[in-house]
Amino acid sequence: MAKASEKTTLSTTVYQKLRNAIIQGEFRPGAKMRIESLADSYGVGSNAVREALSRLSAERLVERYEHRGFAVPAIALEDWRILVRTRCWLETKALEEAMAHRTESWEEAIVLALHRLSRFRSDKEDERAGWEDAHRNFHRALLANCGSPWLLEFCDVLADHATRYVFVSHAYGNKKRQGFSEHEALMKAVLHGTSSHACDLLQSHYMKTFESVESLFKGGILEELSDVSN
Amino acid sequence: MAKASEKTTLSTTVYQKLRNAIIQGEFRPGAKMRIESLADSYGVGSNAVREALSRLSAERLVERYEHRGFAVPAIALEDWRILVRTRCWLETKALEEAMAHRTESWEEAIVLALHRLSRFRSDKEDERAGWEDAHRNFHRALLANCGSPWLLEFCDVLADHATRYVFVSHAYGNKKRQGFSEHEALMKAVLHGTSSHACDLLQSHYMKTFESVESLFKGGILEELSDVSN
DNA sequence: GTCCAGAAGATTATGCATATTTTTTTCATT
DNA sequence: AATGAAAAAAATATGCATAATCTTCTGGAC
Repeated sequence: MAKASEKTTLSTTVYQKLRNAIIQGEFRPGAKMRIESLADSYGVGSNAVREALSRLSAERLVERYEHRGFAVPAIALEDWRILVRTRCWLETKALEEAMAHRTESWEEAIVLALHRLSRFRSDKEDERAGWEDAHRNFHRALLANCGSPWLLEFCDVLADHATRYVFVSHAYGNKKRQGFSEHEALMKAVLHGTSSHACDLLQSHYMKTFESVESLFKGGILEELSDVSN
Repeated sequence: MAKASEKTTLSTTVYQKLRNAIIQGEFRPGAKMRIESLADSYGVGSNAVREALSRLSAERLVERYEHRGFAVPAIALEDWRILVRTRCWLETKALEEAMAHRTESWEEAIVLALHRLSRFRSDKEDERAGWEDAHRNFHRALLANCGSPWLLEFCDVLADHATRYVFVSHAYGNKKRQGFSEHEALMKAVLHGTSSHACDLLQSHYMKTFESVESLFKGGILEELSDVSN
């Protein structure tokens, strides 16, 4: 009976659904997002969709074209490179700060997040969504007490975009590696090692993800989704 | 006859106007933003306003309360501290990168931006808006070729919020110092000095701004605008 | 016959007036 | 004072009218 809409507004619901759908690669990069058809498929008025798209455009999860509506952002190898690079910069800084101000509850949250991550296998199709969620939470936990909500949010935005790249490339054949041991090593370094070592591990972790998507670009599989097409 | 609306959409126009107004402290922090009255005063429909507010809420320039509308964010000393700290982190990184990949056109743009800044005096009321603009452009020019549009955008968001704090405190009596020589020294360090020296100058530049606003909080002048009131 | 310019038509975004919830205020009752 | 129902205000949602853009079609020049 009790619907979620008790508290949230229609446009927020649409916003969340669209957001997830985009991040999980359910829309083809570059595709046009027609307001009417979205409104139909979600069973809401066009205004709610417009508002949701407006919000998403502010986080660059959709592109806005004046008088011409909205579109899913295209993907491109160069953008992916810059995205990962920026992410490394910001998360490295955040991790340094977090480690410099460690607290017990922060450490405990990391241990817990890793444990929860261990319940899923990223290579099983039916556990993938759960794994992705737990994975995200683990990385968030590492940075959680960096002392700046701003920095956390920026990292979150970048992570969202990175997740989209991974999902899209996955949809086009990239089998994700099972990276549990990597995360375990990362946690140990964060809890017991030096800050610079932990940051190195974090960076190389992201570089592996970078390369696995990069190889798909080089293989030409993602080419059709690049900027030119739409 | 040729209006600006030839190209842009109504909601974008409202978005820009609201954005400027908020940043320049024309709305009292914590104040409620009634959609109807905004629509009236801008002479547009409520839809345009709603869409504009939605976009602004994504960059945290307005706060969104489900079913209860929007409000200007409150200000608080602790938030100001974290804002400046985060800004130092990000701009420092951006400046390092920019200096590591210096180009002639980048250097020229900085020289030009400083020259333009020199035309205004921040302590003259009628030049203040122009100064603020030129000042912003100068700092942007320093970071411009850091190699990451993401990082630039994040720095921009933080700068917008910082500007609001400065404007608000200015409206409540803080006489802005005339910082031209500071900027000149900064430019010289960026063009000819080491990266770490330039970053030091940048940081202390921001710290001075931090302290000048901080003193107003300590003096209690901004207290009424803090979180509690609304 | 091919190519391009321009106009009619279709499609889509935008803006507005109106209706529906939801929240907030008011005010009588306990 | 505290509670709660009714009224007022405000935010949210919808549907329609308008304006802009995109497509398709036509006709002429080469």
